[in-house]
Amino acid sequence: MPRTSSRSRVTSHEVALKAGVSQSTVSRVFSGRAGLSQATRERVLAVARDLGYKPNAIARSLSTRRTRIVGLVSSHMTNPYFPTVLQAFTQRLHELGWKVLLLSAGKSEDVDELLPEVLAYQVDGLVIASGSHGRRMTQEAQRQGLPVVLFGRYALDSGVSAVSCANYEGGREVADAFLDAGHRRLAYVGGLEDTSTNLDRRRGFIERLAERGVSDCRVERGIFTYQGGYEAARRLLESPQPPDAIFCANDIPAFGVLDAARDLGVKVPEELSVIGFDDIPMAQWSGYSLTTVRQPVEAMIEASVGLLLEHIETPGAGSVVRFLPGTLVWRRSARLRR
Amino acid sequence: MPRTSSRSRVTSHEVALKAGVSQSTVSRVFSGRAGLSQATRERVLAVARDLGYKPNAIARSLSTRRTRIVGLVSSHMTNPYFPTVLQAFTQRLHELGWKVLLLSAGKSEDVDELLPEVLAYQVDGLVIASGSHGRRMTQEAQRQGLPVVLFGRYALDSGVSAVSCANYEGGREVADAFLDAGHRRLAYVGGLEDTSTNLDRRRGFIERLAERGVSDCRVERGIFTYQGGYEAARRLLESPQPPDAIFCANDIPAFGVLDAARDLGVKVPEELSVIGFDDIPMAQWSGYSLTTVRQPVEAMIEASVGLLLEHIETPGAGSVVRFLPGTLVWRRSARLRR
DNA sequence: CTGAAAGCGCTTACAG
DNA sequence: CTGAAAGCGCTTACAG
Repeated sequence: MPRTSSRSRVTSHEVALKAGVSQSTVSRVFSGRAGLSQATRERVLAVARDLGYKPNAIARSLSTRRTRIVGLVSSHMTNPYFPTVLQAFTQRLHELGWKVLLLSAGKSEDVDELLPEVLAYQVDGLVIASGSHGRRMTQEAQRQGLPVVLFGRYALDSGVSAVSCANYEGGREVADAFLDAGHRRLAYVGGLEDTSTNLDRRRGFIERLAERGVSDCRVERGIFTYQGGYEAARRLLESPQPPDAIFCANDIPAFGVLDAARDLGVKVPEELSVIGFDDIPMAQWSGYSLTTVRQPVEAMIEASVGLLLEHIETPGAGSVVRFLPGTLVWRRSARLRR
Repeated sequence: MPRTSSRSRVTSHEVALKAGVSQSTVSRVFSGRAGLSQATRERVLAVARDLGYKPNAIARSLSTRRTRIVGLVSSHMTNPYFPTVLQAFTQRLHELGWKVLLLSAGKSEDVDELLPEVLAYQVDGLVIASGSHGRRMTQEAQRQGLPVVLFGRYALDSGVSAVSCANYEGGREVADAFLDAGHRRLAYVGGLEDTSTNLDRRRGFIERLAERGVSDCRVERGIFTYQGGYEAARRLLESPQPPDAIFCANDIPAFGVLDAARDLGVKVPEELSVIGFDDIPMAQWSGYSLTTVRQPVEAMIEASVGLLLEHIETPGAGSVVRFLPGTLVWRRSARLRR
């Protein structure tokens, strides 16, 4: 059996030899530099095609000190968008000629540990699309002068650029929606306590309620799973003064809330309105039909990639935090203004 | 404003200079070679720590001709496990000291186009965890002598290693479960027509039915979304001879089937049993409580990574296709044997 | 328009 | 146990 082990590994030297030019010339053809006769360019290209030559990106990276690789930090746990976001990021970056080195871990400590290893691969920038990962990581990256963009959250004090949904305004809009529909017994079921996302959605909601004269709102904290939402809803709905409207900081727990309501025989939206946040694909499943605030994911990704590449092009420029407005999408889980 | 642009970029030379040793010695310390005095090793390590030195993995890769990067091809569309699988793969590979270059695209043509670019980064191996991506890609990789493992599907003729769930046997088990529970009017709602996964699940199901004397089974083809499942179920349940048991090739469409049944007032599991395949996390949500065949994802990932690394270590060895058994997980969506 | 040569930052025989 | 040197496969001033 023949050992097909040896990867093809055609180098520019071999191409040069066959094409009767110098190695530099081959390199010039592939690095797209101007000032090459049409004839040599074509000859080199032809030989390269015959030989199956493609420049070694690792060698190129070493030489140019640019890898055109972006590190993408994501964590399944705290990000219900995980699949969409990951896919959209990689696609966008691929379109622009970049590659993506994935850094994904369950626990944030793991990510902190992994970061140096990823930096060793000389990524040109870092996108952190993970709800709660260590500022240690962000700081470390900053310290090294590595361009960083936070996605879906921000850290104003840190001088790190970020792109986030306008969560505060989204929370306010939900408050208005509930009050306009005549709801007065309100509850908030919210996510991780230390994320800007959760904090802003809650603050927007509660402040707007207060502005319109509703000062008490039950709050269930630390709820970001289906099961958590389910249990929180049971507690709320079986209490002496059950709410008639629940705002969930994320869609996933909102599904738990809806299922709990169904199991308890609480009619949605006649007796209970539920509004989520995110608008993940399942929100439109007919089993849930969740009214929710849609994050403009595509635009957020576009903006993040744009920001990151700007930072890579012009290092030392100031940081910017961008908030993109969400949209309340009406479905059947919440009662309309009458 | 100081231009903090220049990434730190400490090199082994600078460490060597400060530690009063040669650059080779610094390199030896970090490449973990034996035969270094304890004293120099410690001195070098101390200086390196002070300077924040970490070996440049790109340079190392160029020199060793090994990048320790694995390319991971995944597609959201056709793989309901996308998040889990991606996360588990990266974590496992990280544990073993590998990095992951992500290749994810919506359309398979995009992936085919992207492959050469990823190969340019000299990945040491490729995991293809995508339902339906081009054999063109697989062939191209094989041709270059690049170790490849297919995940969640296989291609027996191609000489490519693969790890898959024992889908045929899973299909048989579902057939037995339905028949044992007394069901006789059966239907199969299945995924992409050209995937081994879908084909094997269907074949297992239908062959086992036939063995036990049930020869007619309605088949709905090309159903792999929630909406598709929902509509297929409506067609089936509103037909003159509605089935009393539906086997879905994947969990996601099974949720659509369950919601359609609910909307039509068909009682599950009294009037209709539904069994899915995959056991994604949502299957245990109380709103669905889906009986389903669990793919042993962790074991499959472990096996895939193991196979890939074996192939990387010993190129030229034969390919192997491994089938890991699934487990039928009983929940409330299907009636038990009486 | 093209070539010779230095250099990117490592690893690793080869000496000693 | 350690150093000098070649080499990994490119890019890119520098000449001409």
